[in-house]
Order: sequence, then C-alpha cells, then structure tokens
Amino acid sequence: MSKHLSDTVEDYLKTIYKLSEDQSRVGTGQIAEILGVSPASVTVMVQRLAAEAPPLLDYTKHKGVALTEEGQRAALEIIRHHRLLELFLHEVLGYSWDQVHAEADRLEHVISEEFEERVAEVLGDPARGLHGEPIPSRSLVMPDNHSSFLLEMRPNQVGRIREVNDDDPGLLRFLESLGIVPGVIFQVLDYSVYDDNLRLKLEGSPKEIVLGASVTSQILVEEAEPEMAG
Amino acid sequence: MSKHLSDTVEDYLKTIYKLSEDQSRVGTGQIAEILGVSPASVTVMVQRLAAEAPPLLDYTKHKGVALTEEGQRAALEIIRHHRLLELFLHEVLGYSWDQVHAEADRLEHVISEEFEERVAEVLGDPARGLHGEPIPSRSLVMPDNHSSFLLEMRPNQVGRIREVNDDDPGLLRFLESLGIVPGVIFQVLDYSVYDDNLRLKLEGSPKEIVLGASVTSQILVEEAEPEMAG
DNA sequence: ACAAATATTTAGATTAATCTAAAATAGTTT
DNA sequence: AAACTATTTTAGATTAATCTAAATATTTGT
Repeated sequence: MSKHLSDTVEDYLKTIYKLSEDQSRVGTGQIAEILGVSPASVTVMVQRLAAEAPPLLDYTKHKGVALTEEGQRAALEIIRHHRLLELFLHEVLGYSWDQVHAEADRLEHVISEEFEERVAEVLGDPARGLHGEPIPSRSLVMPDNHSSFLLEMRPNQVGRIREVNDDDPGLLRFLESLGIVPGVIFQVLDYSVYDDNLRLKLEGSPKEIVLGASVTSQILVEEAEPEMAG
Repeated sequence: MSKHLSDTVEDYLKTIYKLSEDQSRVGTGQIAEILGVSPASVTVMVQRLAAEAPPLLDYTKHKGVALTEEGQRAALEIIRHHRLLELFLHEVLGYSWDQVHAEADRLEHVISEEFEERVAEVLGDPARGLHGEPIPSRSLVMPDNHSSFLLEMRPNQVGRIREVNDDDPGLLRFLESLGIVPGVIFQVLDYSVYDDNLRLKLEGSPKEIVLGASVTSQILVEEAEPEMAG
C-alpha cells in the first residue's frame, strides 16, 4: 500500500494534522511558519501531495488544505512514533522531560514497524505520552480527547492538567519546576481580562501560581465540575 | 568543528573505511558496487568530499581514495553508532541476531551524541558488538584486531570465532543454527584446494561442519597455537 | 463596493544526489 | 610499442526540496 514518504513529506503531514485539530482547512502560510520554510515552498509541496496517487491532501487554490484518509493515516503513524519514542527515551534511556522532543523528531521518521511494536510492548502499550499527549493506537485511531485550553478556564473552575506542549524545552523545565505536569488537579482563583493572566492553586500545595496567556495556551486541561472551596 | 554530513555522505565514508581495512586505496568501482550506485556517481561524490574544507578524502584521479583524519573520524562515529545500536536492539528490545543490521543502518545517521552515550552506558560501555565487531571507543579509537579470515585457516590449526559479517540475515541464521557465534573455539580438520572448503569441529560438539569459501570469507577468527589432537 | 493590506501562487534558479552515454585513461597482452 | 580491454571520468539530464521576486487572489476597512 502506502509507498515510502520522505522525512520532509512526513513533517508536512504531521504539521497539517496538528493544525487541523483546531480548524477544518489549513492555510499554506501557517504551515510555512511552523516548518520554517517559505510560503512558496509550501504551495509547491501541497500541490504535489494533492496530486499523488492516492492523494494525501485535499487542496483548493487559496482555500487551504485538509488531509485525506490516506494523509491522515500517514500523519497518525508519525505521531504515534513520536509519542512512543518520547516515552521510551525517558523511561528506558533516562532522558529528561524537556530533552526528548528533539531526539524523537529525528527518530520518528526512521524507525520500522518492528521497532514501534517492540517499544510499545516494552512500555506496556501506553495510551498517553510523556507530556500527556494521547497516543494513536496500533491501528491508528486517535483516542478522543475532551480537553480544552487552560487559557479558557475561569475563576472557581476546577480541572486536571491533561497535556503540555512538548516542543519548548525551556517552557517544560519551567512547568516542571512549578509542578505543572499531567494529572495534577488545580483550581482557578483569578482571571485578568487585561492580560489574560490566570492565578491558580495546585492541589496539595498552598502556593499560588500566576501564568500568562503564552503559557496557558500551551496547556490542555480536562474540566471538572466547579466546586465551592472548602 | 565537524559540520553536518548527509546520510549519503556518511554511507560513503563508512564504506570507504571498511574497504580500507584490507587495502590502502579504494577504487571508485568498489564503492559503487557496495553502495549500489553507478561508478559515475561515486566519482562525482569523492571529488566533492576531497574538495570540502577540511577534506574528508584524499583523492587522485584514477588512483582511488583514502580517508583523511577528518573523514576517518566521521566514519568511526557512524560505525560506533551502528555497533552500539545493534547491541542495544538485541539486548533492550529483543531483536534477533539477523534483524538488527537493517534497523541500525537507518538509526545510525540520526541518533545524537546524547543517545549514543546513554546507550553505551545502559550496555556497560561494550568493546565488541553483537556479531563480535570491535566498537570504536567514545574517543573514536578503533581497538586493534588481530584476527584473520577463517578462509585462510588450514588443517590442525585451532582458533576462536571472533566476528561474523552482520549484513546478511540469511547467513546469520545459518551460522547461528550451526553454533558458529563469536567466542566459540574450533579446529580445522580438513581443507580442499579445489573448492576451498573447510571441514571444522567446534569445541564441545562432536559434529563436523563443512563450509565453503563464500561462508568462511565472512568470518574472522583469532588464531591459536596449532595443537596435536589428543 | 472599492482600495489597501495580506496571503497565496507562479516563475525561474539553486543544491544534492543520482542517472546514462560518451570520452579518456590505465593496464594487459601479444 | 601497439592494440585491446576494463575502469574511471566527464558531460549533460533528472528529481526533490528549497529559495527570491513578481504576479495574482482574497480579505478587510471605510
């Protein structure tokens, strides 16, 4: 079936998948921004991927792109590789939270199905990655995720940290130092309309933490029923 | 220092290193043969690598190539990666003897120094690989190897299997089934001038084994003093 | 609804790695 | 030493991925 895709093509598909989580069609400029290439290069590439047999993308001039079934499958394969690798690098080789991403980004294109399966087995077929990301199943189904951005939480709401963006080592070290890791329960104490700052309290710690939008937009949470503070 | 080399360049350097173990200068045709590309492509590539600053190869038209210090260092780095990876895939992920080579051939170009170091640590800084190959040290010194080809052994000589070629899965399964693995001691019983067949007996087994030149040329051994059979 | 601003696409060039076919060199044989 | 053979090199073309600059759409603001 699926013929061999270059690392570059895999990166395009992965990027489009991630952008498609918040929007139905993705603009060429957004892709260019994330991949660090010129918009012109993206246009040429998406035209090519839409013209493949079978097509990996659905593309209409000036209207952006969406993944086809085929393209989505390829994207999920890479994302599964990436998330399994991150966990593996941490659990088996002792990498830290913030180190795993860069290494996984290179290895994800190169490992075989065999490698993927053996790693999954060693790790006990995990459903979530090191930073809380859902891991697509062996058959490439992405578990659905009812999470929302911490950015959108408001005072008195209670939630659980679900997932943090894995691609900024500095941010990861910062969050770890504050105790903001997947699983932790928190309550929003305060919100500022002017700068979108949120003041939070983590369960089990008396300390209060204030986070700006550039941080809270990188964190996904699972909402819980608002509770009255005891 | 060393700028980034493409996977392709790394494969050229690795190939030239291995060929240089038996000869001082390597012909473009030999390289083409092993890499599965045309001789013309090799000529172009070696010219480029000899023109880099610093040069990775020493090249004279029609006289073949040799690695420079710089080129050798790069080759040893890849070879260290390859051999550590093979061992790691076997020990940690449960790959079999014959499966590791193909996977290591892809991963070797992609892992970081960090990965290399952590793997070496997990494995206890091994000096030899899964098939008995010497592993260059962290500082890229190749341990010297006083081995010779099994092909050259003659009746009554006693030796120990040192290393078997890792790149033919079928041959590896065959050798494993016969018990020909690094460390095993054997005696040569018989040699045939006509077809270069060798008849051997492995220590601890009464069975006799006959091997042709296409097999004995893939096996390296350490000679021991000839002994009279007891 | 039109002009200005923004985003996207086209055109043409570049680089790395490869190929085939033709030309040149080296080695061998008589 | 001339001629033949085998190897190596040159020349020119091809493919994937990128770029810059120019052209063209689309969206937005008044």
